[in-house]
Order: sequence, then structure tokens, then C-alpha cells
Amino acid sequence: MIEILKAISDETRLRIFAQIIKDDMCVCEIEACLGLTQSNASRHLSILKKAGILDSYKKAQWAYFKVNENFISQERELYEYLISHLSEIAGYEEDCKNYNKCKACDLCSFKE
Amino acid sequence: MIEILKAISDETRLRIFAQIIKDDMCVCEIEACLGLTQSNASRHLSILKKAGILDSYKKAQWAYFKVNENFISQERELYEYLISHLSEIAGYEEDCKNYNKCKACDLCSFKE
DNA sequence: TCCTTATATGCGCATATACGAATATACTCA
DNA sequence: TGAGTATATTCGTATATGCGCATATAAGGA
Repeated sequence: MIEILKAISDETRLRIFAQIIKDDMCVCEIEACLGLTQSNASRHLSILKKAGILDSYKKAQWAYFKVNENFISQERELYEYLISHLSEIAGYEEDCKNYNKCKACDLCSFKE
Repeated sequence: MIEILKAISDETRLRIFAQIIKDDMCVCEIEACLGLTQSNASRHLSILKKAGILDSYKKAQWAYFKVNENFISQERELYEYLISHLSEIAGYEEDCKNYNKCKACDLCSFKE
């Protein structure tokens, strides 16, 4: 519980969470969408994964991250809380715009 | 939101929250109940208050802390999450025992 | 195999946070 | 007013955290 709360109580990680709930994203999409360096994006993603908030899978050379289904079911109230307070996250609107741009230009050549 | 999450994602502060939801407590009760030093207890309480999770009032020389009603209403899902996961807090059972002892021996001479 | 791309991780630095001890402040009561 | 008690705050220190840079690892394609 503490690990989950610590993981999510960071602005950058909240921003990641807020975008990734829309759809799975690979590291380079997160980087581009939020304007993070590669190492920083990777590190925050691994913290979220270690806490059980995100899950990941590999497709070719890309690592895709998604919200962990167990997090949604086991930490339901916290999940609902985050979902209903997304707009309070600093830079949320901006991130959403960038998200749409990123998805539009098909950053990662892989598509199913 | 970030401030609230940061405030509550600390083991000591979670322990304080877990006991204080039962009833208002003064600083010396928190100290005794959780085995904290005076300065440490005071500091954590002020962080929780600053984040809007707790509220306080003075009675003679005692400072009583309680859960902030606005927190309960405005951060409902988070509040529910915390309430339903109290037993996961490290040392919770022990703290509860100490809470009962503290309340029994009427630490602070003031009673309404 | 060599090169390119994507991702993870080690390292060092700057800053944030938690803590105890000491001190300051506020209130009560004799 | 002065002693005693409760609480808040300051200070110094130890540890944790976030970050960029450099490097390691892994996968794909020429």
C-alpha cells in the first residue's frame, strides 16, 4: 500500500498514469508525449510497474506499458480517485494534446 | 492532489491517520500511542494538516487533531481507499492496542 | 556480422525528506 | 508573575529521491 501510494504521489508518474489509462503506450511515446528524457521515462515506468500499478509486455524492440488489471481490481477506490481527479494534474491538457499528436504520427512503426 | 498523495504516502503519517479516524487526538496521545518523539509527531501532524487531510483546534494548552471534513467529502474515493486498507499498515494492530491504553489512562487531563 | 533503434541501468550530483536535540512559544495554575 | 506543561519550530545530519549522462543490453534489418 505504501509502495503504491509513494509510486503514484509523484507528478511525473501521475502524468504518465493519466495518459496511459487511455491506451497502452511504449516508452518512446511516453517520452515524446510528456517531454521526458529516455532514461527518466524508463525509470518512472519501472517504478510504477514495481508498485503494481502498471504492467508491461514486449513487442519486437518496443516495451509497451499498460495499467495493471490487478491494480484496478484490488485498489479500486484509489483507481477511481485518480480517474476522477485527472484534470487536477499539472499540465494535463497539454499532455493530452501531445498524446493525440503522438498517436496520430504513429511514432513507433509497429502496429498490430 | 499531489500534496495530499505525498502527505499520506508516508508510513508514520498513515499510522497517525489510521488512529485519528477513531476520534480526535491531541499531540501527546499521538506520541504515546505511536511511540514518536514530540517534535516528530508535531511535524507529521502539521504536514497532514497543511495537505488538508487533518484539521486542528486548541483546548487550553492541548492541540487536538481530527480528520478534516472537507477531505472526507472532496477526496471521497481516496478516503474510502485508506479506510478499507488500514489493516495493511505496518504495526496497525500494535498501534490500536496502544490507542486503547492511551484512551484508558486519560493521558491529557482535559475532558469535555 | 555490423549498424541502428529501443530500452534498462549504473553513477554522480542536487535537492527533498525524516529525524533527534535544542529552543521558542503559548497556555494554565499557584 | 513564575513554574510547569504542551506544542511548534529551528538546526544539523543522515538518508531518499529525481535527474542527466554515459553505458549496457536486446532486437531488427541490411
